Parts: sequence; C-alpha cells; structure tokens
Amino acid sequence: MRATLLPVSVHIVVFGIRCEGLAVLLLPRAEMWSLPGGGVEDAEDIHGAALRQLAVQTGLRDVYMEQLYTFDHLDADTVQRTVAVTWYALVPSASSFTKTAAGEWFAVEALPALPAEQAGIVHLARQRLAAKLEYSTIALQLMPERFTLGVLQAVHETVLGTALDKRNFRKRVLAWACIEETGEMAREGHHRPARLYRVTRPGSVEIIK
Amino acid sequence: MRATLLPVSVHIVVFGIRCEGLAVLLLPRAEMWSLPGGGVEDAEDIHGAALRQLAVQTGLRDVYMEQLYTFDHLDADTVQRTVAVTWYALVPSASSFTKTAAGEWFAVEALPALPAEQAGIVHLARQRLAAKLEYSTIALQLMPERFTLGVLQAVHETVLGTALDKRNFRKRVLAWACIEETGEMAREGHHRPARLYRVTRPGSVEIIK
DNA sequence: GTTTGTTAGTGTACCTGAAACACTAACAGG
DNA sequence: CCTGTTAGTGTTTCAGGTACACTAACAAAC
Repeated sequence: MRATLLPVSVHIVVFGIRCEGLAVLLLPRAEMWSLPGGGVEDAEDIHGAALRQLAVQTGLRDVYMEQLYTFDHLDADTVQRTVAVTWYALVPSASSFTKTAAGEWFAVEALPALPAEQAGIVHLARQRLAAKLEYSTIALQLMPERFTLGVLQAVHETVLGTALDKRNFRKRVLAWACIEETGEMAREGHHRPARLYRVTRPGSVEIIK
Repeated sequence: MRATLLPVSVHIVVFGIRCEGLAVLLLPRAEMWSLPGGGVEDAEDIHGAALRQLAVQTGLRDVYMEQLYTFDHLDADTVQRTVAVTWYALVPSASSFTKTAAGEWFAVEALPALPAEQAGIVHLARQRLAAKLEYSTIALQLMPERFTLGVLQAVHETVLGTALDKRNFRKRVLAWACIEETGEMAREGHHRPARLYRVTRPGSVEIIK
C-alpha cells in the first residue's frame, strides 16, 4: 500500500520592534501581504525549510525560532489543501536585521488584510510570546547586542500591552543570570545616560523566573 | 511549478490511569509496540485523521485530545521520511474506555522499546500534561463520570510524581466551578465513605487555577 | 459489641514572593 | 543656571501558597 502524499508548507511569524511597538514582517504576494513561508521540499526537514524560507525571502539568519502549531485547511479557498506548520521568530531590534531586503514591518495592532487564517496565526503567536515573557527570558531575543533596561522594559510593555513598575521590573531582570553590565553607558538624549547591558549566552532562553 | 508532496502521519499518546498509575496505550506492530496513529489521507484534515486512527485502532471515541508538536525525520530508519503530527489524548479511568479492543496499557515509567523518537514523544506529552495540571482543570479528563476527591488527588500525584497535601489540594479543587457534588457516596472499602463528585461541563478544560 | 485499621473530611498559622509607592542623579539644551 | 527628561534606588503591604493534626465513618476481626 502506497502512502498518501500531501503538500506541506511552513509559515513564520517574524516579530520585531519597530517604532516603539511590536511589529510583524510581511511580504507582498498576489495582491496581498502575507507571512513568509512556502512549501517544504523533499531534501529538507520542516525546521530546515522554515529557516531556508526565512533566509531566502527576508535575508534573516540565525534568528530565534520556535514551532507554534500545525494547521490544516490553511488554503481552504484554493482547491489544494495544505498542511501548514507554523513558527514564530524573534529578531533583535535596531539591528541590521530590521532592515531586510524584502518585506515590510507592520505594527501588530494594525495588520493589513491577510490570507485565510494567517491573522489567526499571528494572534496565536502573539499570545504565545506574551505567555513566555512571564516565565522566561525570551524577550532578550528581541534586544540588540547592547541595550538599556529602559528599552528592555519598553519591549516587555509593548508585547504585554500593559505598563510595568520600573523598580519591580529592574529587580526581576537584574536577578537573571543571563544578562550582565557592559560597563558602557548609552549617551543619547538630553538626560542621564543609562547603563548598557548585554546577554551572556546569546540565543539561549532560560525558563527560570 | 508543482508543489512537493510528502507523507504526513499522526501519532497519538493516549494516557489513562491503570493500576493506580499513569499508563500509555500501545499497539503491537512489526515486532514492536508502537503509538496509535498512521498516515493522513486526502479526504481528512490532520485532526480528523488522528480521531479516525484512534477510533479504528483502539475503539476510543469522544476523548479529549490536544496537538503536541510536529516532528520530521520520525521514520529516519526507513527510507521514506515522514512529517509526523503528534497529539496526546486523555481517557477517563475505570470507564469502559480502558478496556479497549486492541492494544495494551503500559505504565509510563516502564514502557517497552518503541520505534525511533516515539519514546521522546511520550516524554514530551507527559511533560506537557504535568505542566497543564498546575494551571488548568485538565486532570478531570482522566476521571470517570463520578469520582472522589481522594482519587482525583491520586491522579494528580501520579502524573506529577509528587505527594500533595490533602487539605491544600481539596481547597484548590473545591474552588473550581466545574465540579459539583452528586450527593451520593462511594461505599467501598472498610472505611468511611467518600462523597462523589462529577464534572459540570464534561469535555471542557478551564485555564483557571 | 468492642477494638482495629483505613480512608474521609476539616481550619489556622506562617512564610514567601508580588505589588505599590517617591525621591534623587545625571545629562543636554536653552 | 534653570528646565526637561530619563536613570537609578528600598521598604512596606498584601495575597496566595505551604505546613501541619485531629476527628468521623465505615467494615472486619475478635
């Protein structure tokens, strides 16, 4: 007996910080904006396919990426059904990454019309990200190489959609073992300079909290 | 351009309570025990495929089921690669469900040798289940229609692998809105009878805790 | 019928971690 | 030197979780 074969695709919700807000990277396609992604080939596994599509379509490499959920009937409006493995990725803010070759960043609160179910995928990804903020150090994946605690707090507030107490926030993140002072100061703006921190083990997300 | 087609399969980790312990349902296959599951057909979506395989292979219907993760290279030992969408299901204990036509229950601590990566899938499913116990009412999906708080506590302890304080446990679960007294008593054993409870909305899992 | 063994059922004190809260410091620009 | 703006710092309060011991009800054995 021959196994049934199906088209399998990957779709990636790429999050970044733009203009002080959480943003999603979309590509122009078929008269509509759409999530990066595409079909999985024979020679690659689904994780590799997602990384490849990201690199080819957006130029992004070495970003943090996690699997989100696997949907079916994603392309219900087309004749062909597709098994869609979805992922979300986080790119550092203010880095060269945010100036990608193709695609455009949209504030997560103001997305354009998307193909079937993609809006739901973005929503789910955002929920997952917000949940992880509460019990992990995942927000550091959205940070540039050097960052101030003020910016880190702003990112948290942006993703969670709520204001946080400065002192309580600093207490919490300074207890994390995975960030450390650089010794340098951010000298910008007409105000007191802020200490610059960096991540000790980039790419690793600790579950501690 | 023609889309690449791939074999897609579903695999289900079926949890139940047997002999006072957490157990997994396995099927005899190719000289090895194996998780229920199989290929996804054209006419069904992946969720439907998982339900169908469960029904056909084990006789289980109307069980609680959640998607776990999607793997690739699952059948790396075979020539053909497969995209494997994995799920976990919970069946009520002491119900007729636990006497399934085919398959056998194995204590989760003492599983036989399994095909490539399936042991890892079971482990992941168990982690997920344990995590959900802490912030949801999911354990009720493992309960028979009427149950005592003593048994509910035993199920929690079984899954978590730790002992729980009786008074604190009762305080917590009695605050759940989704269980209620039946008014009946469990008259079994040489000891004081216990009150029997039931779920108010079977099948629903509340995130409240 | 009294004793024994076993599980059911109940309330309070303590402790830890989260939340609330206001002022001084350092810089640039006017 | 005054103003505006962000950086940086401790303590008190509150709530939720944890620890903890006895009485109640039944069946079986004696």
